[in-house]
Amino acid sequence: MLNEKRSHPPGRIKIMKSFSRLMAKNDFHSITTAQIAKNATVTEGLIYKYFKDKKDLLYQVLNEHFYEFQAKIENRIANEDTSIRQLEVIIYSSLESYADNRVFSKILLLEVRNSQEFFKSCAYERVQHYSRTILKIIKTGMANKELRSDIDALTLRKVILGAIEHACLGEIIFGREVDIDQVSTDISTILFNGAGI
Amino acid sequence: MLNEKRSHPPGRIKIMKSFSRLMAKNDFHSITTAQIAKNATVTEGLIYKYFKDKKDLLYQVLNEHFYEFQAKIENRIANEDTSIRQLEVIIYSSLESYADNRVFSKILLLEVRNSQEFFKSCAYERVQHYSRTILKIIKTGMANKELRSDIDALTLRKVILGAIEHACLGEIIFGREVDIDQVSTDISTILFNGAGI
DNA sequence: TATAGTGAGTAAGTGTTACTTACCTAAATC
DNA sequence: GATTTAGGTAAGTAACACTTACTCACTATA
Repeated sequence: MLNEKRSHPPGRIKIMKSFSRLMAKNDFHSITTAQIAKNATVTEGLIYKYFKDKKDLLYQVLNEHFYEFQAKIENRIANEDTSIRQLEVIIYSSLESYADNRVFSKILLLEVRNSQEFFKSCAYERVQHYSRTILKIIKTGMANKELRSDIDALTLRKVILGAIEHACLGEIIFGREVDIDQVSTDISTILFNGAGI
Repeated sequence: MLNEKRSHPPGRIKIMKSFSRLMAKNDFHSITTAQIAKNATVTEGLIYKYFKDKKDLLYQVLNEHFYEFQAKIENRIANEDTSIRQLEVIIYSSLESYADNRVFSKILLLEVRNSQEFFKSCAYERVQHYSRTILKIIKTGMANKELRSDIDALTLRKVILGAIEHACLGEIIFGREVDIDQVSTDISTILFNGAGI
């Protein structure tokens, strides 16, 4: 409790919230440190007390969002018994998270991937964990004969992740609504039954 | 010919080539206009004679690469008769282009999507054209009973594009090789026959 | 109960960066 | 033969990310 307060001083919270608010409307590079500080009612210098640089602020905001995302998904997976159902839950839940949390989606899908630093951040460690969870489910599904084992598990994971991300990318970029139920069942049908006749 | 020379003065070409070289090793934001100019053996001011701003340079370089990409794909599609074969050609050719032209891939998949200006650029018009071509093939395939018509054509397109992009994203980011034949057949198998048993 | 230390926050810089302006020169157009 | 125009330069400038040196308030301890 005391420890919590120590590591989350009011100024730091205000900066992160200010930045999140600005990210909802603008892209990362067009947001200035002056804007962030003004919006948070702190001075610019304080940003650099809590964050190494502007990108570090981006990664830390992503990391917080990712924590919730991950917790929700892992809880839901635990309630399913077949691998295909688990993957369907991942597809549905990912779409839901991306649709409900546009700032998180924008950061993860549009802002962090272009710089190498991200892949050393602890936000990326969470991405890797999430990604490994999917791979484990796929491998179990192949061992169980739920999924065909003549395709590369890593490729199947990429296809699943790519389908999820691209399915709401346009909607995230242009701020449109996503019909999660419809899109997630369509994706599952394509990936597990095939689009061919 | 004269017209060609008019619109492509040596300085302009040097700037674009210099920028492409730099993009191969660095991300967009870490490249400075000073670097671009020095590398192109022109002055910084000349960049702004031919390009509205640094991002406009990015979009124009992408546009040139996209032109070749598009021409190759459309030629190959014309030689196929079934919709599924045409989509398979798109999957294979896209992977091949992404793998062979890392600068093009980096720009398209990692650098342009985060800013709204891109979606008004003429490079984006090419993306739309390519995207519409895929949709037409899907609709024809559904009408032909090659593809199941109980799934949304727009979603199927997103899944195809997402699968292609994500399949080589890690390889593009980390500079690894892509086994195009293996990955493209795996993607086609998943998308048209399904990963389930 | 002084005092030394520490964490939160400020104010005023600084070097770099993307971009601008004014200018030069040579060739094409009138 | 004058003038517009296209390719290119040089020397700026405002704004930006980030730094430095400094308060002030609180707290542990001698």
